[in-house]
Parts: sequence; structure tokens; C-alpha cells
Amino acid sequence: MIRVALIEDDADIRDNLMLIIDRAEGFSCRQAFSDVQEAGKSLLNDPPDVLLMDITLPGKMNGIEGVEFLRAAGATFETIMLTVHQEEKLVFDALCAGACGYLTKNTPPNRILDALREAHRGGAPMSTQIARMVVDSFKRTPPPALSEREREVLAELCQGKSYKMVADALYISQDTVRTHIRSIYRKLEVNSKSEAVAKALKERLI
Amino acid sequence: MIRVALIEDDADIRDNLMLIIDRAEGFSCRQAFSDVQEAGKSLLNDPPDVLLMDITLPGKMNGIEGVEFLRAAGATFETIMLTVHQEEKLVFDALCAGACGYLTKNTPPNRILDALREAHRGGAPMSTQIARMVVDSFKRTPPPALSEREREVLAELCQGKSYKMVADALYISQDTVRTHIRSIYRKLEVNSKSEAVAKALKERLI
DNA sequence: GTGCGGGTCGCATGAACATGCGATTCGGAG
DNA sequence: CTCCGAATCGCATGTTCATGCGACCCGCAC
Repeated sequence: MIRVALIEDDADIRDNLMLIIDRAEGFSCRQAFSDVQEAGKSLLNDPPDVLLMDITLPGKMNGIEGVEFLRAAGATFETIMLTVHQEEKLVFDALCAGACGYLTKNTPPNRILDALREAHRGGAPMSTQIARMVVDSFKRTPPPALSEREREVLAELCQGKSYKMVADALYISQDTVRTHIRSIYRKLEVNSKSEAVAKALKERLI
Repeated sequence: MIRVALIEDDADIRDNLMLIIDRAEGFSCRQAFSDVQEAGKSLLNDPPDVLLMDITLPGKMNGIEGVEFLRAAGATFETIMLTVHQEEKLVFDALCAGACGYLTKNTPPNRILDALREAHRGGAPMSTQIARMVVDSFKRTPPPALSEREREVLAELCQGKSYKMVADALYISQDTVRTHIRSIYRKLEVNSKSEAVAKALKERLI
């Protein structure tokens, strides 16, 4: 039996979802709230297995802040965001905050039940466009023509190392490190260590 | 009709997959290879809709290098990795290289067909554990207690800016930037700009 | 009201870094 | 063969940064 809780401000949608889930085989849904504050204590005292939460909520906390808050307060249940929004930023913010799944509101009821099951057994349910968005965020841009050695040096820099530490790690002199870094700066079109590190990490060049 | 190609070195598995896919309603599978070199020309001349590729391949290129190579050569079809390996590093390397999906070899035939359909309509098919791995990689660690202003400064540093540029951007003096950065270093337990940037970007503190 | 942390600013010193101009060796492309 | 890029090293100069030691104001908690 998978125990589900809801946080959704639209009473119609909330009641509807509650009914659908509670009547489904293998599910129970006895907790439904319209905002995170109200939900907090109840969810922490009697934690569900999975929480289904809207992203746009009234009150001080939206859904994303909500996940963050609940997790900080010790919640260990899985949270799935359920929303009309498909903007990349919201998706990534939600996942960063700790949501394990992300569904759009046009998801048919049986898909929602599938998602609840999947979240409960440790998966990460999301609609196909969202999944693609997430996967695409990993895609590396065309290799920026750094030489093997330069990539090694850059990787060391991304560990936060100084010239001296890089030199020691690669068994070369600081002057050689300097030379490599010069080339890296030219190729990446930057002119400081932290700028290079920032670019390397953001564009996954390492 | 979804045209599928295979790259898989085990002849039994390859032939078996080819049969399963080619006989399935709505699919054709007429291209199957045992290594990337061999496959390259054929796949570029007569591109399939989806490529299903093993990750451990004989020859110079493994599956991950293979995706990279094919994409660099102009391939635009979707690639799904099919493998026994579930190590995080391989999964992320594959997605970074440009694979859109990732299945483990114990995936039953009908799930493979689902995955092919999903990839074809722009999704990102992967097994549940993999999806969770991917989603978890986004999770932010507990906010390390940086103040609002410190986060702002850190964010500027992550743009690769110098003290002076940060000062200008935030309308404060360089000395104040210095003070904030001092606090940031203390809280993040680092002692250089690039180390702070590296930590901030890796742990998604911004 | 006495702290304490955040935010603002200042100065001074030594270390780390950026950059310019060298050099040698080696392998591969033309 | 000759040129070029990659990799190694050196030196010198000026800039940026790290850090230590101050200061003041504010709001909030105790």
C-alpha cells in the first residue's frame, strides 16, 4: 500500500486527485493540503511514502521552496512536482531542491499512478519532454580543441589547485604549468584561473 | 516506421535484437554492426532514426567514444546505450557524449521497443535506477549557510569576475568584496577564488 | 542593553597569478 | 626538409589576490 499525500491549492483538482488515488488499487491518500506551512507538521508526524505537490502555491512558500523546506525539516519521502509549467529553470530548480520526479498537469490519471509507483520504488518519474530536457543538460559542447595535457592541467585547476600544486601533481615545473595555462586561456578566451574554472565546469569541458 | 540500427559485438545478442525489432509492428532493423568504424560510413550514408549501441565494443572505439565520433561526423539520429554496466561514471559519460537514453541489458524486449519509440519521439528512455541516478545528480546539498550577499558575490565570482568587476556589479567597494569573500572562504573551507568557484559550481551552491 | 552576525569600508604585506619574451625537443603535415 | 603545434623549461614585471588587523552601522536575540 503506497501512502500518498497532496499539496495543491486548487480545491477541485486536489479533491479529484485525492479520489483518484485513494480509490486506486494499492494506494491510499488521506492527506491533502493547500499550502506547505499547513502541511508541514502533519507530513513530518505521519510521513507518506510519496508527496505530490503543485509548484505554484499561495502563501510564503512555493512548491520548490516547499521541497527544500520539508527536506531540511527531516522529511525522507519522495516528492513529485505536478505543474503546468515546463520552463527549464523550474524543472532544474525543483530537481536541485530535491524533487525526484516532475509531471505536467496534463498527465492522465493512470500515468500519475504509474509515476507514484515508480517514485515509491526509487525511480524518477517524469514526462518525456522533461526527461529529454534533463538528459540534454548533460550534453557536452564540441570539444574545444584543448590538447590532452591542457585538459589535464585544466582538470587540476578545477580541483581548485594552485600552480605549484598542479606542477607537483603532474611532475612538471611551475613554469610549464604557466605555459599550459596560457594556451588554455587563449583557447577558452579567458584570462584568469577562476574564469577558466567557471567555463570548464559550466560547459563540461572536463 | 521507425528505422533502427544496432552496434553490438556479441553476434547472438545482435541477431536476436535485430529479429525482435525488425519483426515488431512499426519497426524495421536492417543495419547491424559489431564495431563503430565499420558502422560509421553506412550510418552516415543511410541514417536510421534510432541507434542502439553497446558500450563495451572491440576495436579503437568504445560505445561512448562512438557516440561522440558519430555526432562529430554529423550524425543526427538518437542513440540509446544498451549495456550491462550501471556505474555512474559510464552513465554520465554516455549522456555527456550525446546519448539520449541508457538501458541495461536485462531490459525485456517490449521495454526496448518502448524505449525506441520514446527516443524517436524526442524522449530520453532509461531504466528507473538510471533515471534516479541522473535526477539525484541535481540534488543540492544543504545550503552551506551563506548569507544573501555572500551568495551574490559568489555568483559573480562564478561568472569569472575579478574583485573590481564584482565591486562594480554590486555597487560596493573592492574592500567590501574582499570582506565578503573572506567570509565565503571561511564558510566553504577554501582559500582561493578558483577553489571557491569550483566548489560552488560542483555542489550547485549558486 | 549587550552581544553577535551581516554589511559596509580601509590599509598593508606577502603570495599567487597574468603576461611578455625568450628557449629546446619531438613528432607529424605539407 | 621545413614548418608547426605540443610539451617542456626559464625569467621578469606588473597585477590580482589572500590575509591580518582594524573601523562603523544596523537589526535582532537574549
